[in-house]
Amino acid sequence: MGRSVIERNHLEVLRAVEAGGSLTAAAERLHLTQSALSHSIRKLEQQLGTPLWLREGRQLQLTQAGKYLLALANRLLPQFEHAELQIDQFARGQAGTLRIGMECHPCYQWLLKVVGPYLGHWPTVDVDVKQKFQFGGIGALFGHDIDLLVTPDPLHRPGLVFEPVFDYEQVLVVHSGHRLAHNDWISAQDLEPEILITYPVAVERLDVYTHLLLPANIRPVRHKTIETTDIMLQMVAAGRGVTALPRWLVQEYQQRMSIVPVQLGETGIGKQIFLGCRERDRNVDYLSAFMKLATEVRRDDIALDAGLTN
Amino acid sequence: MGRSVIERNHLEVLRAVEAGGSLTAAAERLHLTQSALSHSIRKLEQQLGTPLWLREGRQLQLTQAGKYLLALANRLLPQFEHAELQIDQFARGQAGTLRIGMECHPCYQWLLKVVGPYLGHWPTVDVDVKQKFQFGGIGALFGHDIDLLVTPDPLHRPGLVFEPVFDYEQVLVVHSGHRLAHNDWISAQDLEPEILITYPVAVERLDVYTHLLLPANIRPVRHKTIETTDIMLQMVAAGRGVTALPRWLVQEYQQRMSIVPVQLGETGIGKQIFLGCRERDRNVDYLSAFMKLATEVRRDDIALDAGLTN
DNA sequence: GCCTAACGTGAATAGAATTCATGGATATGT
DNA sequence: ACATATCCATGAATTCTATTCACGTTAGGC
Repeated sequence: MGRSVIERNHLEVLRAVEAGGSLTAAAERLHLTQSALSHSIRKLEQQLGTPLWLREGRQLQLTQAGKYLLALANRLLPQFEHAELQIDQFARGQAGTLRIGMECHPCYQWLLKVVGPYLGHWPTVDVDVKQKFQFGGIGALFGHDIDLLVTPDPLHRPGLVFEPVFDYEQVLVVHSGHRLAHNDWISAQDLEPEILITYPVAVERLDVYTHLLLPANIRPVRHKTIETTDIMLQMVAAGRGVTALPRWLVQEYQQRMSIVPVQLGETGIGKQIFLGCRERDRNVDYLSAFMKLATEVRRDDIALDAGLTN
Repeated sequence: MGRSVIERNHLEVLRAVEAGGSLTAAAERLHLTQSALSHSIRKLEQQLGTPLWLREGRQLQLTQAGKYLLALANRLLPQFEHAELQIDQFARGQAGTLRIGMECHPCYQWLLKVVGPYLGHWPTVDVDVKQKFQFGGIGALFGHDIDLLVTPDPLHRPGLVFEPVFDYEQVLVVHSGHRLAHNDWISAQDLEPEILITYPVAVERLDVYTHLLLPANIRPVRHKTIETTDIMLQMVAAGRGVTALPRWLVQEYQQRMSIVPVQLGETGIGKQIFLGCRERDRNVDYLSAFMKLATEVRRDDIALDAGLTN
């Protein structure tokens, strides 16, 4: 009969001691006296049958068991905290918060188009967007850090569900006066003398590389990285380099910047964006509604593309 | 300043009420009086600001918030429980338990070869093997249900690390007097009139299908599923069907059963088995030691194969 | 309509967590 | 080397919380 000994409380202590560096500092954080903490720790260590810290002089050093519990704390406490926020929203008559993770930079622009109408249809749901994940998008889904994942790279696994939401073409973006601006398409050789600007992500995640440059074993003379789409395109418009982005995105900026999209490779680079969630959440109404709306916005986009290219 | 309101305790209550069906039954499970539970629930509901159950007559019905918390309980409580077991092992001077998940049936035989020597080298580590996962092997790794995953189907993602541990050939196994026993190799057509025996898993996970039958769009006249390797091979030896297994596995059974391995397809079906773990755990000594040992056992196997085929 | 099985409530109590007051140990500065 | 500040441990006192006990209420079965 293993009675529960580890409480949320204890995890909170582990984390506070780690953050504060000392018992006294941790006590402050937890709005307790140092004495209270000392007692509480001693009791926990007794119940567990092993020390969690080694007292070296007046320094505390985590034992193996302590490190293990600290890892547990860092894993579980955020889930408690998010649950409390979520329940609080339920209590206020809200449906909850939809946490969307993004694994593809330019999708942000597309997401904005979906989120707008969505917030209108679901006034009781909040939306939050996250872009950095410690363990990747899939890990974030499994770890309940996000509820929905926008990614070009789906993964059909038990427990997860992915649905394609829209197709697009990845194109090269050049200044309208650029020597390549009127090419039918761009080869790897064409890119060699160029300054290529991309988001700061691994080369394997950049389609220009995986589809064009790496197969031809060619590198551009210079490769710069920039965080934001706007600045990237300003650089391109100023003739300071070229970049690769979705065609629909370029078309939007084209109206106010002198930039031109050009097909990449002989056949073009076709891409697909997927929306994934945990299978369990599939019947959560406000979540499936987002997926549905996302596929509908895709149709609008296709219509928009047709309008612009005619 | 959102003070902690949800405690492990509360999750325990949620789960017990669900399991027992009533407050009174749950109280019994928790070794408490019904009154205590009632008080505790009322306080929790007050703090959360929303009811967790609707009292319909003398039945309890979970509200949305209640369902949410129940899901949280089912997710977090097992982690608390496992942590307590783990710490208990630390306390006894043990290093912990290595939980190995298996996504490929015949690997079990191979795993036994690794586990034996491993237990010898690491007397302070316990090994546990799990074969069923609610959310697939990857989900089990991310969800900390297992620490190590044996799979033919790796997934290089941030947060996870996979290493190949051995290669093998998937072959058809037939009775030694079988009409196909002396073929150089087996085509999809050859399999059509046969009774095919496999493990009870999805067709997409069976290499005979994905590599041979599905591409040729041919199905065997009959497909039976059997859980255990031994019985499967007994059936084959009795001439009651054919099956597909790793060549090294067949060679072991061949000594005491009249069965024969035959190459599948013109080029044979080459497979690789991977061992995966969470990146964070990479520097856990007893875990990385297992991986190292696993790759060494592979070498022994190759030697063994050479010995048998010469 | 009465009996049973369920949950709720308030006061009493047992038990934990917290504080207060204090002491010992270890770095830090002069 | 000595004073001093910092940090953790301890025991007794206290405050706070969880639990029980005893009773009340309500819904459904016969």
